[in-house]
Amino acid sequence: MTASRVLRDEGGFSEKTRVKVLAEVERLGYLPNRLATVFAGDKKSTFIGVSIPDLGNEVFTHVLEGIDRKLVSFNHQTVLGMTQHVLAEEESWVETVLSWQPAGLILTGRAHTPRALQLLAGAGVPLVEIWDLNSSPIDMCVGLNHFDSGYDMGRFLLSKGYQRFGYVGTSHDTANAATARLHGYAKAIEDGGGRLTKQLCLNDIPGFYPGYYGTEQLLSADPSVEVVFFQNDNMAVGAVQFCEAQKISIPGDLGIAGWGELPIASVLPYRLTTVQVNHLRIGQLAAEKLLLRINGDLLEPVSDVGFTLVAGDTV
Amino acid sequence: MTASRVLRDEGGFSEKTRVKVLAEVERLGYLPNRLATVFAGDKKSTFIGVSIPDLGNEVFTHVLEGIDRKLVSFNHQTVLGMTQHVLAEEESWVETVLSWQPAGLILTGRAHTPRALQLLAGAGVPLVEIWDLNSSPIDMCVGLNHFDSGYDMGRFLLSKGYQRFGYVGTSHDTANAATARLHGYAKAIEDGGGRLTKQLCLNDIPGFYPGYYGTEQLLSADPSVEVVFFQNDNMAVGAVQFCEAQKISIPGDLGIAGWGELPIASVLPYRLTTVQVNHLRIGQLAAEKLLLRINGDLLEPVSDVGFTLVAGDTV
DNA sequence: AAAATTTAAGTTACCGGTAACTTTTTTGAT
DNA sequence: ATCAAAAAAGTTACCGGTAACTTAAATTTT
Repeated sequence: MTASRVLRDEGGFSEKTRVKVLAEVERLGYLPNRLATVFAGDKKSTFIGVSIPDLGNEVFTHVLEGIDRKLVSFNHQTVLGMTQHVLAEEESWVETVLSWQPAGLILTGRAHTPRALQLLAGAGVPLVEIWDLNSSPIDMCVGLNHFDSGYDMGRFLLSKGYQRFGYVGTSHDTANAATARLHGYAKAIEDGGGRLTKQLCLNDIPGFYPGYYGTEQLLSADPSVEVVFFQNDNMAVGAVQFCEAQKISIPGDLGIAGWGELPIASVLPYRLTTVQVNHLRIGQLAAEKLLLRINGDLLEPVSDVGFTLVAGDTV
Repeated sequence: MTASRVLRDEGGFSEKTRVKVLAEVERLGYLPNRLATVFAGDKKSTFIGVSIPDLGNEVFTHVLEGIDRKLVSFNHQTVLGMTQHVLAEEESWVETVLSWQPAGLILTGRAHTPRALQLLAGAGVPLVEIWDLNSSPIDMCVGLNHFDSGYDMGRFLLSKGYQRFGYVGTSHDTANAATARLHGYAKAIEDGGGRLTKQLCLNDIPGFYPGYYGTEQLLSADPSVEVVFFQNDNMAVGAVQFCEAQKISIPGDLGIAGWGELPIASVLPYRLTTVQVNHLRIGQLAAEKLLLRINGDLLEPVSDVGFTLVAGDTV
C-alpha cells in the first residue's frame, strides 16, 4: 500500500520510504499492471478505440495520424480497427474493443449495425463519429457534409458548360461518405439539366492505379463523357496519367476532378480541380473533443470542418 | 460460474441452462469484461503493440496495414504507437504498452534506448523488430538489409557512368534504416571511385513536396550533381516534377532514383529507377511470426524479405 | 511529561472472471 | 428400489492495485 502511494505520489509517506520504494522498483524492474488499476476502480482504461475503413485509402491515414498525435499527447493509446468498409466487421470490432473498457471510441462513418448501436448505447462510452456529418450523432460528430461537397462540385462543373458527366469510385456500400458525394454530384447534375451518363464503382482501393484503369474502363464504356469526378485526388491523378499516356488533352478532351486535396497535388504542373478537406484537422478535432468529454466537459455535439472547392486547371 | 461455462462453451451445463443464460445475456446486454479474464488468469491480453515512426511516410502505412490485417484475422488488436523517429518516445510507449499486458510487440527499427531494452527483457513478451534486418534481434526480426540496398543502388548508378552523386532524405537519426541506405550508397560510391558531392537531410516527412523543394535546394547548393538518390519513391516523384517544371531533362541532365516502389510508380509515363520492397509482406510476415511465437512455436528468428533493384528510365 | 494532533504505515475488502474443488442432481446398472 | 457413476450446478479463492479504514509512530501543544 505504501509502495502504491509512492508510485502515485499521493502523499502519506516519508522521504526515507520513498527512496526505499523507488530503489526496490528499480532493482526488481517492477512495472505496474495497469489492468489491475482499471479493473479494481471500475474505471476506464486509457485506450481509445479508433476504427477506420482502411489504410490503403490515403485520406484515412491523415485522419488517423491527426487522432493518434493528439491522443498520445494526452497519454491515451489508439486501439486500431480496420473495418474494410464492412459494417459487420465494425460490429465485431466494437464488441471486442468495448470488452477492454476503453475510455472512448472514434468511429468512421455514421452507419452502424443495430447490434453495434445497442452495444454502444449500453456501454455509454464517449464516442465521436467522424468523416460524414451527422446532425443527430450517437454522442458527438466531427466531419463535413459529403453530399454538399459533391453537389457543389457538380454545380461547378455545370457552370463550366459540361453536359455529360462521369464518376469513378471504389465504394459499394450505400452508407458511406463517398457514395454521399456521388449522390450530391448526381443531384446537382440532375438539377442543372446535365446527364450523369456513366458511373463506375471499382472493386479496389481508391489509389493512383485504380484511377488510371478506371478511366480507361469508363471511356471505353462511354466515350461521350466530358468530365469525370473521382473519389479522391489520387484516383484523379491516375486518370490524368492515363489521359497523358493516351494523348487525351485535359481539360480540352476531358475534364477531371478529384476530392480531398492529397499531397500529390502539391507537385503537379497543373492545379487539380478538387475539394480541399483538412483530414488531419478532422482527426485532431475528434480526438480533442473525445478527450474533453472523457474529462467530463459538455460540448457542442457536432463539428463541421467544412470544405473548399478548388477550381483548378483540369476542367 | 455456470454462466461463465456457457459463455466459454466449455461444457458441464445442460441445454436448458444454456438457453436460459443466453437469454439473460441478451436481456441485460451483458458484455464480459475481458480485463478481468486477463487479470485473473495472469494471462496475456490479445493486444499487440505496434510502433511505427510515422504515418506521413507512406511506406509505413503499408507495413501497418499488413500487420493489422493479419492480426485481426487471428483475433488480436493493434495498439498503435507513433514514435516520430524519437527513441525516447518509443521508450515511453514501450513502458505504457507493457503495463497493459500485451500478447506481443512489433517495433520498427533495431535501435532502442537501454531502458527500453531492459523493460522488454524483463517483460519477456514475444517481439518482432521490423524494417531493418538485425542479425541478433531481441527476439525476432523481419526486414531487409537497407545498407545493401543503398550499396546496390550506388553500384548500379556507378555502372551507368555517373561520377557526381547526390542524396536527399529526411532522416536526422543516425540509427535508422534510411540512414543505413545512405551509408551503403556512400560506401558504394567511395568503393567505385565516384563522389557523393552533396547530401541533404530535410526536416520534413519523406513525401512528394519535400522531394520537390529538396531537389531545388540540392541543385542550387551543388549544380554539378549528376544523379540523386532519394529516401523514397514519393520524394523521387516530387523531384521529377521539379525537373519537369524547370525543364531539366531526365535522365539527360539529371538522374533520379527512388526507393521502396510506392503506388504512384504504377501510373507514371516513365519507369522510375527504384528499389522494390514488399512493405505489406513485411507487416504480414511480422504479424504471422509473432502469432506463431505467441502460440508457443519456435521459429527462425530472422526473416529477410529482400529487395529488388528496378533499373528504370530515370537514370 | 502527558495529551492532542499530525503524519506514516498497515489491514481489509473489492473489482469480475475462472481454476480447482465440493455439493447436488440426474442417469443408468443391478 | 438401491446404489454407483456421470453430469450439472455451486463455493471458494485468487489475480494486483487501491479506497476506506485502522493502527502506529512522530511531532506539536499544553
